[in-house]
Amino acid sequence: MSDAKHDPARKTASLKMVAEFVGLSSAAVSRVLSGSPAAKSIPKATQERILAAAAELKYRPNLLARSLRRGRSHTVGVLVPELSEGYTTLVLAGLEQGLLQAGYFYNIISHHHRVELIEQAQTMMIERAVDGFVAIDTVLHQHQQLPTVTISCPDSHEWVTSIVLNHKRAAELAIDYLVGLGHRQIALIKGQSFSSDTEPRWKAIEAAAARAHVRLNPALVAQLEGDSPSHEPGYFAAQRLLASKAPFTAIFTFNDVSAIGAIRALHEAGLRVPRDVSIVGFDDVQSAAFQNPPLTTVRQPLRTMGLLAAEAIVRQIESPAEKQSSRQVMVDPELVVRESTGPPTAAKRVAKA
Amino acid sequence: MSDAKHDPARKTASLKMVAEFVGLSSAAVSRVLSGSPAAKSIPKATQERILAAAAELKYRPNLLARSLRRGRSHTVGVLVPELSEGYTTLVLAGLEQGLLQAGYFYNIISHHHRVELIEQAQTMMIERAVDGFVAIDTVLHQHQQLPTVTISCPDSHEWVTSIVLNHKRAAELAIDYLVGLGHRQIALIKGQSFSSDTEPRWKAIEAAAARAHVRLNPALVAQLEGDSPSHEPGYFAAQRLLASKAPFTAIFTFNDVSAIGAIRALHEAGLRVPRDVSIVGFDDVQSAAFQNPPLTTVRQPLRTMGLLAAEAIVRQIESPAEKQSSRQVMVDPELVVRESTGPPTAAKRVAKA
DNA sequence: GAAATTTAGGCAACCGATTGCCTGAACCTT
DNA sequence: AAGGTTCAGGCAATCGGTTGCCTAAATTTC
Repeated sequence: MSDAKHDPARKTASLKMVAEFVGLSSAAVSRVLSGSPAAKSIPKATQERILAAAAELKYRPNLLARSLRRGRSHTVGVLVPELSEGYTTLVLAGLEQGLLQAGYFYNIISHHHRVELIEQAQTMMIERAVDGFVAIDTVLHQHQQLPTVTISCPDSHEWVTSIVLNHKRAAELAIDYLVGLGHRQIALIKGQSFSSDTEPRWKAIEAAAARAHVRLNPALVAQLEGDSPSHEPGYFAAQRLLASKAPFTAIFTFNDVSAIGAIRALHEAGLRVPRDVSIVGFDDVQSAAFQNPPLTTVRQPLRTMGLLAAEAIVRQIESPAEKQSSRQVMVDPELVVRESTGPPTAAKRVAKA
Repeated sequence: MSDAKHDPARKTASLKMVAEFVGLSSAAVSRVLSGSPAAKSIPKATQERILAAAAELKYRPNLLARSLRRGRSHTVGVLVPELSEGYTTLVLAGLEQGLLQAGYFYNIISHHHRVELIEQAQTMMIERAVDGFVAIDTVLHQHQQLPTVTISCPDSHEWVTSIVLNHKRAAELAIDYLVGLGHRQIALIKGQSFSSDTEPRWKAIEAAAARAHVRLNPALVAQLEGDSPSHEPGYFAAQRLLASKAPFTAIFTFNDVSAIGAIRALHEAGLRVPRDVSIVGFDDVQSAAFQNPPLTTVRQPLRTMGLLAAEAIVRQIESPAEKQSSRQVMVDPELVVRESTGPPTAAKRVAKA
């Protein structure tokens, strides 16, 4: 029947305060409250007394102190290019869900693809004693000896698990679909050079085109430029395609965001989608289905990839070097056909007014 | 001249190791490396010896230990409804920039507007010893005695600074603009009831409408439903508006994402934007300018709001109860006219086919 | 009834840094 | 030459938990 009002303005009760309150050592209290196996030698009654006291004093363990002692912070550092619409957001949502479920926190730092910021971010996270890293579309140079999981990153080092998309299949889905519709003059918008998916995807597209017996016209390849995560790079890339005067009936873009930018450029040039030009995007971000026209796109299971990364990093952290199996987890894309694609209309190709 | 290879597999050097290395006490080393004022009694030569040793051993301070001792973690907890396209992302980008610049880390937890998750998140963050909270579009129930800054949240408690939009002005911008174009039958899509901007915005709209002598027809008010952060709620809300059969020539939506959903619903009903119906969105998210048609919208300076929040929380943390001025920071909206609006066309109002 | 075990919980070191206080030595002052 | 300062840096407590080892009483085993 202890008095309920103790220091109302108190920050939080510490373990020691609980210990004094029940008249036991902090060791005993710690063992009970942190569910240590050593607590089994403490009788139920005492345990309940401790629990009650903790509740009464509103005890909250100081996780900094615990982490310091245990050498495990239950925190992972997440490296992303930026917080922007589209790709990152969805992956992060999955990652967050998975991590919180497993009792982990995370720190995000976005580095805008700048090498020095990436290194600085890694350093800061190490100082903060993260238990591991998750890198999303990020080129890791300086490698720490910490568990690491990458999503869509190139050249996995050792002790890293990488979650990657089946690029081969993704390219085939899009190319075969466009070819099946009758397209032969397919323009391509490549990713920025710093984006780690750019190269593998490009190789896969070349292979898929060869397999489908379509020639890729170098004049019909535009690359996204600039590090803006917005729609502008796609917009400008499409303008360059139009300026090249080479005829095309479809564009396969690096991602949905640039597809949307490209559509805008086409519209401004007086071309209609899909009547004059078909567009296939990539990712299937949330807004893809609500574009006008709704975007046909190659879906990456972004949320799932985030979840898989969470599982992988937790597994890696918690089983020290156990069977380091599954170095690479490959996920499959899916073609989502909406209304931005259709058969090519005759030979028409309106030059830019 | 010392040997450069020390324990290559070592995690990181600790202060003590540096101290042993240079043959000094860890106290002295700490003072020098953490830039303590007490370091001034240590001669330059010694300081340099210490610095060199730290560099050689690649010493990185353990910030957990430092935080524990100093009672300041240089971390703020960020509460958001979810990581989704649109609103949150932009605010977070600004917030991140501001926080990192000031040397702070942040932990994000998204709570999907679920009360128990909000409380749980606050508790977890307190356990992790955050120095303060930033809440974005979040209703804080359980208030901690920690510095807090809210963005677009209702009912500021004490010791919280709130960053809010000038709703009055925002409503007037949109309503006056639509009325100026000749619109009289303006439909409205209200925010979800759990969204903290919904009420103030709605009041402001009512006031602006009254001021402009337009009657708001209750049949022309639809509310977003469901907690999906995607475009669907707007899509369905627009469908309900159409189903009501009440004629309207414009819609003013709660945010851009729902505006995009609404446009889709209108298109499916055979209506053109802006020929048949004008749409004004809200927020000016990244993709707004690239919609088809590009969205006329009331811009919130989201990135700036994030930056302001960062500054405010840092100030609050670092100046304990100093002049707690500026309880509320109001930012101004701006009307961005693009192509989703135009004058109403005669009396035409096509019923849903 | 003695030895072995279990029960109940305390002691104190430790995680890695920070910091108030202290001590000798050197240097200055008058 | 005695006393006062400054210099250079060490001691040890502390932040809040955790945990290996230990002890003393109670209980069980033989």
